[in-house]
Amino acid sequence: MLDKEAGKAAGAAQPAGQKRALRQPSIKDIARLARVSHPTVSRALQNSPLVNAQTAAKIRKIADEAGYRASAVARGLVTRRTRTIGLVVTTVADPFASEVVCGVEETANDHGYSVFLADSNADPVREKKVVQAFAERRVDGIIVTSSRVGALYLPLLAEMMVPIMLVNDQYPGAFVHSVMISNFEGMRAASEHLVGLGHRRIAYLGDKFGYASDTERVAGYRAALDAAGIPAMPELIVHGDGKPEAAMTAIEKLLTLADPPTAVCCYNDMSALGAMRQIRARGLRVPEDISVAGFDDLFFASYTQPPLTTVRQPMRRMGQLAMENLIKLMSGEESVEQIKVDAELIVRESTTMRS
Amino acid sequence: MLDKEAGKAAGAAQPAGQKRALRQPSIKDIARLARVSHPTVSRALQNSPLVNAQTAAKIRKIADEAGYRASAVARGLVTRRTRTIGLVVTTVADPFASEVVCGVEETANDHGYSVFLADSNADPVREKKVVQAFAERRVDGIIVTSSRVGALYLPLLAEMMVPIMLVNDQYPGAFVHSVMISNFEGMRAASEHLVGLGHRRIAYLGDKFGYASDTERVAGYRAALDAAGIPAMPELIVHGDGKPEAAMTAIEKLLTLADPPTAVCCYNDMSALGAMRQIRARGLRVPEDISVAGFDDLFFASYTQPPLTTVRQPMRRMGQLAMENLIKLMSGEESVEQIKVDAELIVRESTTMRS
DNA sequence: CTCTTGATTGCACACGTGTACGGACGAAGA
DNA sequence: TCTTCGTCCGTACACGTGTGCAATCAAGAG
Repeated sequence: MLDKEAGKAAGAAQPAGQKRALRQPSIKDIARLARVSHPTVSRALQNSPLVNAQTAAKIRKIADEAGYRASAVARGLVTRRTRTIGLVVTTVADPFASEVVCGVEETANDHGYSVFLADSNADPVREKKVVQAFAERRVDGIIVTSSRVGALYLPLLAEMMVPIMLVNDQYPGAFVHSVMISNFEGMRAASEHLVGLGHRRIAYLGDKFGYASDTERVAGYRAALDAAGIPAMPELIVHGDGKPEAAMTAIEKLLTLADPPTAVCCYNDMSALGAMRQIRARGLRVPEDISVAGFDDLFFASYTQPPLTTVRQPMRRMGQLAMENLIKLMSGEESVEQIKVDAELIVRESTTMRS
Repeated sequence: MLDKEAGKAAGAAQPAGQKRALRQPSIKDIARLARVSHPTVSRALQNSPLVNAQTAAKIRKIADEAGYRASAVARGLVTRRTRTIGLVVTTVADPFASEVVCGVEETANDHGYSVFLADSNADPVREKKVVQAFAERRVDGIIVTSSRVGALYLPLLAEMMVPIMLVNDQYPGAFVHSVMISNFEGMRAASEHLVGLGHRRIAYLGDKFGYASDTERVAGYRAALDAAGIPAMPELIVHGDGKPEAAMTAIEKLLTLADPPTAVCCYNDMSALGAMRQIRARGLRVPEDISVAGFDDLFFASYTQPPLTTVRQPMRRMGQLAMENLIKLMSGEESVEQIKVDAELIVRESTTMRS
């Protein structure tokens, strides 16, 4: 026993002698200091009832003084759970995504999970690398935001056999769960609002990628117009890409119409931002000449000039919900397949009565 | 040898029999399939010259068909390097931060690193948890953005003995490296621009937290005024918190002055957003009554009404630089202590000649 | 005083990978 | 034929933690 310990000490001393400072203390170091075995240290730090209270206290004290931090990687190896999730997003630079990320990260941390963040940039090559990285990291679960990527590599994700949670993307697979906003009702409310203001020629500025969310929002827009007895006017539906620049060129088609619309519903706030800019560029005023409504209620919506009427998505809350349910799924509980949160119309000053 | 193999198979079969699908294939599974030892598989997958080319090809084929993904956690345990970094930010919901995150994540992935993201929310308790989590995860390096947190827990970070990179935060410690924007020159350029437009009563709307960046920007502002022979006017310096709301109340103090300023330099674009809103709320016009300049050039700066004159920070590039240099540091190379990138004045329409 | 029981603790594994070391084998040279 | 050398592969560790099981010890019951 003695020579064994000596051997250990020597074995540890050889490499440690030169670079002791470069290695973090291990559970065995603490065990040696406390003159107990390493399993006892392990149990003490887990507050196991199997170890004497005094011994545990002493061990914890020593561990604390030594600045001991248990290695999550070693623990993950033996427990087969890393308490880690992968979060993939087209780009965090998008305000919608960053709010969702915020919500996810917040509740993940509260539950002892760490999150790996990865931008896909909607680039298939990068997406593959990202998924492969998550698989190698042995994440316990995955959350995906921002749509279309889903259809491309969800089969790959399925191989990893971990729960997957989608935010604002509806993918028809049995193994996926999702958090969604009520796109239909939200956009219908915005459209009804415009109808109520007397508008008849109401345009829709959509997203050319044809996300499920865009499809649902157009449907809500149509439903409101139908209910008001306004016939469908195909020339009033144009497409951007969800970003300001494309919205500027898209709305140009509406403005140059012989009989331009008096109001426009935008797929999202970013599109509305571009739309308003282009409207002004043509010497028209918002809302006097054209009313503009957005979708999302990003932080800048109340600071545009005029402040933007929009449909609020509780983005952070959606991130929280996604993470909360992912945690349930990861611990084996069953969870509702699709969580739907309500959209809320926020009326500001970018919409007004038809003049 | 035979019974040993049989023992292995039995040992693996017992738990695997029920839940084989729940376990990802290990290197030993591949070894068994390829009828070689697991070290050979390990070497083959690393393209080691120590293994026969044909054997290696065969092994790689088998591994590929089996959907084998080497466990980064097991590898991290033995190599003592996780190829993982921790990225702490006050909140990703802040557009500045999210751009930096984007740059970091992009180059991290390109170099085989994964990034743990954590929001501190400037909450000390959460910050502690975050740092502890990073320590337990055995990250190879850390990047911190958004200032003041640095001073609070950098000593903790130092304990982990990993390189630390700061973005836009100057902390006087030998062990930290940073990438910064030329705050002084940037704000001086903005101020000179206003002086050049004939303004004499130029205000500064700063950040009450007194970040190093704020201090440097005020100095740049003062320098420009001094150079123009404009005396310092303390009542023209007010403080927000870098966000729109606080900027609204801060600028109110300027607007109610007996002799209000004709131009205002804002600490950042978010402050400028609030400032412009409040200016309009009081019935004044930008830039006719008051010129407004921002700092950062966030994505919305060109979409405000009027488009915002501001000082551009190459945020994404700064994130890239931080990551690139962190990689150098992690591989033992020495790196420049402080990387400084240039700020660039972007003149738009929110500033004009003094009327 | 002996047996039983409960409270603590240590031993021996396992997790999945990387690597130093030695052994087997064939080819080439003496 | 024997030695030598290079190629290729397997054996035996190690990394740091968690956990089933056995061992030890003290105390109480009989």
